[in-house]
Amino acid sequence: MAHYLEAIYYIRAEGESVRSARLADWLSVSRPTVTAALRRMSRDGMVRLNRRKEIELTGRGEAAAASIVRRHRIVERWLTDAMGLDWVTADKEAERLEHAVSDLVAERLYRSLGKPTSCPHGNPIPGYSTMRANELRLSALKPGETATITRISEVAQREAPPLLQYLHDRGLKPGTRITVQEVDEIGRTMQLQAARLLTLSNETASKLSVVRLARRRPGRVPAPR
Amino acid sequence: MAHYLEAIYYIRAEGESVRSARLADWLSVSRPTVTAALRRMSRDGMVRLNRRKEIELTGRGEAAAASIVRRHRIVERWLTDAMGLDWVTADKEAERLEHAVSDLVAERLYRSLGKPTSCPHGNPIPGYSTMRANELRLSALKPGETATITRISEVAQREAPPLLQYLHDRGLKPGTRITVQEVDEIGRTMQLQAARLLTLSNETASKLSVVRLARRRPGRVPAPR
DNA sequence: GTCCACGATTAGATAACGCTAACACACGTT
DNA sequence: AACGTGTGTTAGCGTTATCTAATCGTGGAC
Repeated sequence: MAHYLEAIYYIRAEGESVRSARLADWLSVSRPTVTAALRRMSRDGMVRLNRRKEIELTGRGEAAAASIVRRHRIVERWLTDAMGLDWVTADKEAERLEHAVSDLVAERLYRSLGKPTSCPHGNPIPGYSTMRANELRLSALKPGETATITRISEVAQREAPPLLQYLHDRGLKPGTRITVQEVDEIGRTMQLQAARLLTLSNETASKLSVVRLARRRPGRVPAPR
Repeated sequence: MAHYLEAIYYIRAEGESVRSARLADWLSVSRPTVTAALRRMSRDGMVRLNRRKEIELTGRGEAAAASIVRRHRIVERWLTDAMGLDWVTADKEAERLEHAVSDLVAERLYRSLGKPTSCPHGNPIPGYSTMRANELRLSALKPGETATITRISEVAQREAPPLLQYLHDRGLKPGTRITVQEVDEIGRTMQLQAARLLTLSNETASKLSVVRLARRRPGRVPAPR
């Protein structure tokens, strides 16, 4: 059941309408299985279906989902920062650990890691941090614009684990500064300058969120504070 | 299934014959449930029953059981030493975590904790350390004998969680030196000198393992090496 | 030698999860 | 208006894991 709550949380965070079929895709499970799970979950007061059959979290469901996601992201941070695991392995391990780590242990872990503000991919930790307001998709940038990568969509982690590796290999992680060189509307790719010059498909670029950097104004230093 | 393997491992470590009914007691589960679980486990080649219906671990079962116990004890060490949890809470949390922590993560954890030689209660970590050869039960000591506590039986943790608290409160943990003052054969208690003067029931004392200390010989310092 | 008690098993349920096959529905295009 | 694509539900199964109630078997006590 925790898996379902987690998936609902992620799908909703992507801004999509949470429907049964979408859940089945996300969890790689058949649709009847989702129907049955939803029945149990609504019996237990975790979710509710609106007229349009969209899935909504109740108060309890919301809290439970946030707790799971929080635990997942804290554990992920721990696995990469303290245990030295790579992104892909950390995500796989966190998938299991998130269900076994209590809120108490997660809290201790969170503190011992120095209260990080996000998971290794830049996603906020529910209850401790929130999404940046001025984020936009990397794919929405225009040539010449410079930005800092803030996070990698949770979709990448579920639908295309190898993509995580791909991004990591290219140094495309939260904090990396990139400048868009060229946008190819026909081929649906964009070229950008990071540590190296890279070409990303539009699809891949849409999985990355960024904040635009103000254009440098020569002779003017940003005021402190 | 992991629960069963773990329990078999512990019961065997206590030197008792591992039987279906004993497992049911240990796991607080009905006997038919154990029968069914054993059928599945022997189908999967993890255990085998001898003519006397005693349960034996196969090679694979042995490895799986050792892995679980190892993970449990490493996690317990982590929870007490790094996360600051008390014994009782740590044991409860470890019960869940042992099934979610992979051997890889356990290994990393083990190293980051400085390769501890035992769990917080003094029990050896399978694969990394073994039991001391000259251990005996505290209850076997005679008046005047001095010894160091080496470990607290796993039985205490399963059958009487409050006992862990009790022992911890009295400073009775691995490394503590105690001297037996008096043994009351009738009342089945013993009095011993630790940080304070304590009286333990024989039953409780049998849950503690110790190594006898050589009697001090005045004017003679133990040779190095 | 008989019998009883306890250990183990069978029988029959329930609940959570998961599957496939088949049907029902509903919206948007032709 | 008919159709088709995609969404959701029913029906019917299988597995793990648990339970209670009842039965089977065996070894030790008397």
